[in-house]
Amino acid sequence: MDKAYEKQHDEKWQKFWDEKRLGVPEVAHALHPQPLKETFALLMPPPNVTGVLHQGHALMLALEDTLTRWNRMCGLETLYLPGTDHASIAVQMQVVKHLASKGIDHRSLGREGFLKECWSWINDYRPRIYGQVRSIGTNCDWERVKFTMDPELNKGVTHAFVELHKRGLIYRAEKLVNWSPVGQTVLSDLEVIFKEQKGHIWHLRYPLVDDPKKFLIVATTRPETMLGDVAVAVHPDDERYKALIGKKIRLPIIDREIPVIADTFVDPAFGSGAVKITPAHDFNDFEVGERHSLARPNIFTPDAKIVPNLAGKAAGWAGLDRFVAREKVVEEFKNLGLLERIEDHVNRIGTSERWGEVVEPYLSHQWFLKMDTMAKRAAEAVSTKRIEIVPHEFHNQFMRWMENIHDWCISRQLWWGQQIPAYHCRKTGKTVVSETPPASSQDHDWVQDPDVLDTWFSSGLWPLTTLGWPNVKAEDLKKFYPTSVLETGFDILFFWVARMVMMCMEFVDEVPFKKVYMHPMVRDEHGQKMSKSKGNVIDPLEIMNDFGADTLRLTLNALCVQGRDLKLSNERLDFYRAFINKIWNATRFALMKSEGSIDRSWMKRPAKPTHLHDRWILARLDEAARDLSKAWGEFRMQEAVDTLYHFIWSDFCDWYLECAKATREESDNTVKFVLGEILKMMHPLCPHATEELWHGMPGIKFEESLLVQKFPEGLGFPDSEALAEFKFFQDIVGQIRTLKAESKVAPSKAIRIWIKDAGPLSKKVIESTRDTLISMARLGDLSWGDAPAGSASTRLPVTAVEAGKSIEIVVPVSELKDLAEECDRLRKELASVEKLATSQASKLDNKNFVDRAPPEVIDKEKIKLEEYRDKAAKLSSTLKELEAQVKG
RNA sequence: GCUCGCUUAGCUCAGUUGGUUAGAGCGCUUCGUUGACAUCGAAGAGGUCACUAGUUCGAAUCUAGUAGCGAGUACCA
Repeated sequence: MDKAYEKQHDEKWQKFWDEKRLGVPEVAHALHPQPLKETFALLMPPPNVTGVLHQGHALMLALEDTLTRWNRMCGLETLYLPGTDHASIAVQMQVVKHLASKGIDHRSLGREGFLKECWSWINDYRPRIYGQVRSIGTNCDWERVKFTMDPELNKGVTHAFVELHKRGLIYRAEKLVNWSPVGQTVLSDLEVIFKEQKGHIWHLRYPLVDDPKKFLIVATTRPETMLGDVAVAVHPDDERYKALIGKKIRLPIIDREIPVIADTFVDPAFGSGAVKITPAHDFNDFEVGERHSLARPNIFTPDAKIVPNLAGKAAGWAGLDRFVAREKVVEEFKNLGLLERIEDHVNRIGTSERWGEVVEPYLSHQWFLKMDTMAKRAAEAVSTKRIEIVPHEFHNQFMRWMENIHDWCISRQLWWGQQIPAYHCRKTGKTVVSETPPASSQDHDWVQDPDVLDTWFSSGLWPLTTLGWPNVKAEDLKKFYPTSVLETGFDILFFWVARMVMMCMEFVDEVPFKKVYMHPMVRDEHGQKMSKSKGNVIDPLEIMNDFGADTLRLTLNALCVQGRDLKLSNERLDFYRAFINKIWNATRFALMKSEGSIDRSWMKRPAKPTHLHDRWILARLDEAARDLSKAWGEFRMQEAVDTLYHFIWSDFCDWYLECAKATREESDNTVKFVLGEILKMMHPLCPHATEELWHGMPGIKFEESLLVQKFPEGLGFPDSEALAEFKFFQDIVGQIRTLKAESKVAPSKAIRIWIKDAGPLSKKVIESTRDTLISMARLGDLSWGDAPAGSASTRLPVTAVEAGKSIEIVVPVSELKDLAEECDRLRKELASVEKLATSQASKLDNKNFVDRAPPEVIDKEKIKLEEYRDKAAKLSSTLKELEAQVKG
């Protein structure tokens, strides 16, 4: 066996699992020794088909694969379905850029030609992301892998669109939308990122038509839109302006007359109390325009430049950029003496998620999906716990969003993506929505709508289309829907999770998943977001190359707590690599003398071991297995790792194996049995290392994968007697070790001890563990009663097995090096025990406490007091004797 | 503005229905190779659980408020 584990076996086992088809639910299930009827299904959130694995993916895969393997080992028929997303905008941008680098304008290729380029680009990159997903050790079903643009998934998307249209939920309308002037496409509300920006409010004077020497002052952050003003609104009750309502003002520059109207949306306290109304370029104004039946002149081209044919002086501004036009408007007002003042102002400004430029409210024809009824149903599923969101904080966020939802704009002015199945007739202008083109399309009367669907439309159908929908009789759909868990990052709670809930429930009237687990954001060790520009990126591919996949998986799991960002660092990775190494070496030790053995008797749980430490480690195994399953069942990923860490490192290695060194032959089967169970428990986290170690266990054949072994379950009643007795054993060993360390006796010095005051139970435990006690505490000998007369001694009180009692370990002074040191140690301990006894006594003196606390609590406190007093008395008398000795 | 989190040892964090002396790892101090592991073992020091008030026999834990940090979200022109 190698001296340490790095990553030398990763690829070997990945190949092994694939060749044995262990990711295929049916295959793995058939191999399980105790298969259950239940299923566990988890759909991988599909990474972008041309993406590169980043730390967020790594976390997602590490958690999902851990949960999947655990469920599989527990005997459930388990589906973990991988796939990729066609990422409409992202891929189109990449291909456009790629073509540009070759000097090709993508538009010159035409739609068909461009799509051909997209497909070839994807076919080049798809294997890369799949390889990276595989390299972390994901045990998913590659035979069921899906891409959101696979023909059968496209069919599902088209069917969904047509069906939703039939139900009146999809409609086409001219509305004000979020427009990206750079991307030249509409964006959904979610794709707009609001950023705080320092800007100004310009107070502009609009001259009254009746009396051009008088003005109405409007306040605006976007002076350029005054070119599209159709009215000025004031609050109907605003005394300052009441008289002006119904009058007209004359717009400077374009020299047009517009009315002053009254609308309650105006806040008289803000700005000047008068608001210019530009229905085509502001969401509020649009609504005001609707209410007052105002025209909505558009002043921008799709790339946010001034349109031609504006009235007045603005006629010559055609083609001017919106921000240049802003300055020009202000300058013009200044020249006309109509600029009242400029005020500093911080406002939140919408920018496009993808390109970063300021988004323009823009009037255009788009396809929308009605949200209200779908959202109501989704909210109900969550509020009634048919879907449980973990961590719970996201529950409220989800509900809030569902309550304030607007219709979803699903069309995009792009080429790469699912083209909308709507056909417009050139002759009649009629539009038909249909899964197949109208028959007469051959004669070119019909033309398909050029827009594609928002990528998230197909993602929203992922739980359905991957399992065979719209064929409602599909095997997978019947078997695995609803899926068990959706695991993903909270950044796509609304983008994706909410849409899946709404769309899936609309079509099959059943939730798509029973639980949603949202993992935290991965950050660097200082809590900073990882970014290339900051240079703090920890690349998962590099980590796997340096440390191996298991270390990365284990570390990500170990740092994953709810409600806090995950801070990853090389230090942590080193730490968890050491943990894997610890298990590696424990196995090396356990198998030291079994090389070549094919004796499989260790696989059976030892029935009734004689040694206390053997009984104890089995009892602890049960506890650990129970804690572990509970932790994973509640998505407490860190707690699961902590449970294993403590059990394996402290209990198994530091205590159990050390004890077993004294009872090697008799403990051998227990050592191997527990080790085997440890490998099973660690397997979901560290599949490669554990699979390698498993195959080193005596008698395990090459084809036997750890992946389909039965996961340990905590037995109903752990051996509480063994737990309590071993605690007593540990206390004795601890006391002697402390004595040696504190009073400067070499740990290796085998001192003699006597034990007195032991009750029958305590005595029995000590007798039965005599050999291990001597070996663990490094004793010369252990006798009962007092040290021989004439030799002074120090005494260590230890809590006895019997409640409220303590025993005394007697160590003759001759065994000690420095009596003064020992006196100090005793004084310190006495002081602390006395303090405990005092506070305990006052607690029990409190009448309120004794009267009102439950009796079992009082009993517990009384036993404690007895024990403290007992120990204090013993310490005090020992100290007196020793002090006399020092003086004498 | 609103909503929701977070604040525990020098550092990173656990602490799941209120009840042992508030835990772990790292770091620090002292010591140590009995058959795996120095990526190791033993012992030790270190905390008025952000602050204030309340509920309770009893609060890190429950309630209210304050401060600092963070996230989500809104139509303030």
